[in-house]
Amino acid sequence: MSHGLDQSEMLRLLGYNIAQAAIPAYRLFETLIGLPLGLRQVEFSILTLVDTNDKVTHKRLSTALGVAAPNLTIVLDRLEQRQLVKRTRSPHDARMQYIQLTPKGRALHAKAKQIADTMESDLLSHFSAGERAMLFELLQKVAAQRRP
Amino acid sequence: MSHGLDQSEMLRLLGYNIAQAAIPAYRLFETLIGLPLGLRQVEFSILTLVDTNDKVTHKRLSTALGVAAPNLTIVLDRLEQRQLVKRTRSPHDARMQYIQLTPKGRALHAKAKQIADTMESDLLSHFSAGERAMLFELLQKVAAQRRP
DNA sequence: TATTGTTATACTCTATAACTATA
DNA sequence: TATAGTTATAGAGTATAACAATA
Repeated sequence: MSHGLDQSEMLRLLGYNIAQAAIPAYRLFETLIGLPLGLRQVEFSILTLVDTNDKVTHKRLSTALGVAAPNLTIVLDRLEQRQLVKRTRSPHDARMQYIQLTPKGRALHAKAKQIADTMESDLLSHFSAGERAMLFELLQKVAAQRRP
Repeated sequence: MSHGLDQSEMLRLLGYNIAQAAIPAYRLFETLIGLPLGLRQVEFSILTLVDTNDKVTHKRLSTALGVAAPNLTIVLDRLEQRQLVKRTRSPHDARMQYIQLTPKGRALHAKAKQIADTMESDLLSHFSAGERAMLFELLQKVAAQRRP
C-alpha cells in the first residue's frame, strides 16, 4: 500500500491524495469500460452529459469537462465518425452547434452506464453509504473552488 | 459551477467527482508551482519522495507514483540534466540505482514545499480541519483499493 | 468587436514491446 | 530464468496561437 515508501509528506497534500485515488478508479474504468467498449473517460462523460442534456453546445461541454475547445473538437470528430453523436447548427445562432446522441450513441451509452454501476460497487465496496455520500460531497466542494 | 449543465448523472460516479476536484487542484499547482518553478506534478512528487526517503530506487518510485518504468526514465533523465537529482548504482546489486537529491534539488524542493503549503490553504480554505481530515482519509481508502 | 468553433502545432503523458545488464 | 532499468515508438492528452464564420 505504501510500497515501502514513506509518503507522509506527499499525503499532506490534497492534489497527491486525489492523484492516488485516481489510480485505481482510472484502471477499473479502463478494464470495465475503456477496453471493452472502446471508450475513454472523456468520451463516456460526453455521452452521458449529452444524453441527459438536450441541445448541449460545444462550449458548454468544453467548460464543464475542463477540456480546451480545440481538443474537444478532436474528440467530437472521433465520436461523430463513429456515428455516436451528431452536430447540428443552431438555427437561432449559426455559430453554435448542438450535440446530440445518435441511436447508436444512445445504445452504447446505455451499455456503458450499466457497467459503470458495477464499477462503482467494486470501487466503493468497503464504503458505507454515509462515507460514500461524505466523500462525494467533499470532492464536489473542492470542485466548486473552480473559478471559470 | 454546474455551468448550466445537468451533471447529476455523472456526479453519481466516483471517477467523475475525482476528475472534477482535480481540475482546480491541478490549475492551482500550475499557477503557483508548475510555471514559477518549472516543475510538473510528477517531478514535484519525485523531489518530495526522494527528499524523505533515502536510497529510493527507480522501481519503488515507479510503483508508488503509478508511472510506468519507461516513462519514469524520461522524467528522471530530465531531472538529472537539470542537476536536481543524481542516480547512483547500488554496490550490492548493480541492477538497481538509488536516486538522491543534489543540493540544487534540495533547494528547489524546499522552495516548492513552502509554496505547496500556501496552495493547500488556498484550496481548502472553506474546509474545517475535520472535513479536511475526513476527505484525506476517504481518498486514501479509495487509493488503498489498488492491487499491485 | 466579441463569440463559437476549427485548424495547426508543439509538447507532454501513457502504454507496450524489445533490449541490456545484472543476478 | 527473473529483475532493474533503458530505448524506441505509437497513441492519447494538453496548451496556445491563428483563423473562419457569425453575431
